[in-house]
Amino acid sequence: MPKRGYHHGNLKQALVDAALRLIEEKGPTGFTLSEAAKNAGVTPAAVYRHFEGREDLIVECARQGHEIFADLMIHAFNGGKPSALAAFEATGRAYLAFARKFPGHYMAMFESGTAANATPELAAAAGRSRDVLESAAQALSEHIPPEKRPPPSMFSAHIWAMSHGVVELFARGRPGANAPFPPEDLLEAGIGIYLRGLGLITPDT
Amino acid sequence: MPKRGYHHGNLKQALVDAALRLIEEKGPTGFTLSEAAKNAGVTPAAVYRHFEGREDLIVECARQGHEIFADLMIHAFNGGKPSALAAFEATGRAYLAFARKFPGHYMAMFESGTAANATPELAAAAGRSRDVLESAAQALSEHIPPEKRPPPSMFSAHIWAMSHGVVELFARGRPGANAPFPPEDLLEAGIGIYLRGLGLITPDT
DNA sequence: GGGTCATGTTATTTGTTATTACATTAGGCA
DNA sequence: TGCCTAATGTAATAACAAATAACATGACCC
Repeated sequence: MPKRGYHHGNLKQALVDAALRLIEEKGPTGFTLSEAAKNAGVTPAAVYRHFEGREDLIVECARQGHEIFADLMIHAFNGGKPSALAAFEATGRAYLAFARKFPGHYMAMFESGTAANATPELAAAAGRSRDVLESAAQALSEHIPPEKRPPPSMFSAHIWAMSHGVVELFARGRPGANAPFPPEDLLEAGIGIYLRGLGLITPDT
Repeated sequence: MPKRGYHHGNLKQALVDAALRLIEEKGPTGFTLSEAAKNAGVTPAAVYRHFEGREDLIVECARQGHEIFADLMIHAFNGGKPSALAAFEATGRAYLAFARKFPGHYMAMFESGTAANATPELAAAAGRSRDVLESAAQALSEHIPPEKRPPPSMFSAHIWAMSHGVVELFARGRPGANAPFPPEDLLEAGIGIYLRGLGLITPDT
């Protein structure tokens, strides 16, 4: 237990980590700046040396979340190997895995009520997330006959919307608190039906 | 202007209405019980005669939202007339219309961070919402060959997830603050592709 | 060894949630 | 009519969080 002196050493990241734990535990609403400071072993006022306030701390959590998210998506898509379709489906699974594994980040990103363009840094990170999904959709859409090919940005928006909806409605305790199906299965089936609608999966199977 | 006396007359609903306006305006996070009380022309403590606290007031907003929502969905589905497919698509549009027309209710229902089963009353109302969507899916799924028919609860979960995702990500200022498409078009196209994947729309059109 | 600046603390102000004790009115009942 | 009681609103207060300012400490550089 490294008893620290007057200076913390790496307070900024320690505050982010504490905030993420609290957000995960009590939701973005229940999270308080004071408690995050206390958990980091510091007085509330010290937070203002590193962040403009409560909101700014949440924004930094969201920003780091978008960076992790984009990296995970890139890794899952894996340049479209072994096939564009398989890579795309892996990306969908990775979406849900991210929401499960980094709930604090996910909540900060999508449930905190902070504007996506609260800061230029956040907007940039969020843009990278979107670009990753969109380029995966772009790669896959080249296998669709051009005349029935939706714009890749619409394609990816559909997948993103369904993934996000599954997370929000069924991967937490939302509507009836009872998920009718495992979210992973629900999302995989939904994406499968959607891709079939695009002609990307053979009618049989 | 009916200057009221000591008693308000219908404070409970007045508080709900004030809360809904505030939630719509500043998000579920920014909403405070004190401000709702002030807008209703009453001291904060009076709220506790009608609600257990801030959370309970939000829950009542969400409950009323679910009642309105279910009624709208029933009306849009219209017993499956003129056709199961057309009625289903009308239901999808009604979902988005609800989110647009009753943003305060929608936020209280899905973005407030309150548990869906915070009270038995809320759980009942939320259950009714779910049942309405599910029976619409049930009616439509009878037009699908049984061997490739997903359970209606999964079917409706997919549609609900995509609708909710579109609202959250693209009908507000979320990811890059710029919606690439009008949300209505986005959702309609997405549902169309999904239904085609189920074989409910002919491959050509 | 001394200066300087980033970093953390103490103290204070303001606003919100929540609780308690008290005041007022409405409506039933003699 | 005139009181009694319960429902409803107010006042006062405590506990806590956000934000800010003035002060203290020590890390780093010369």
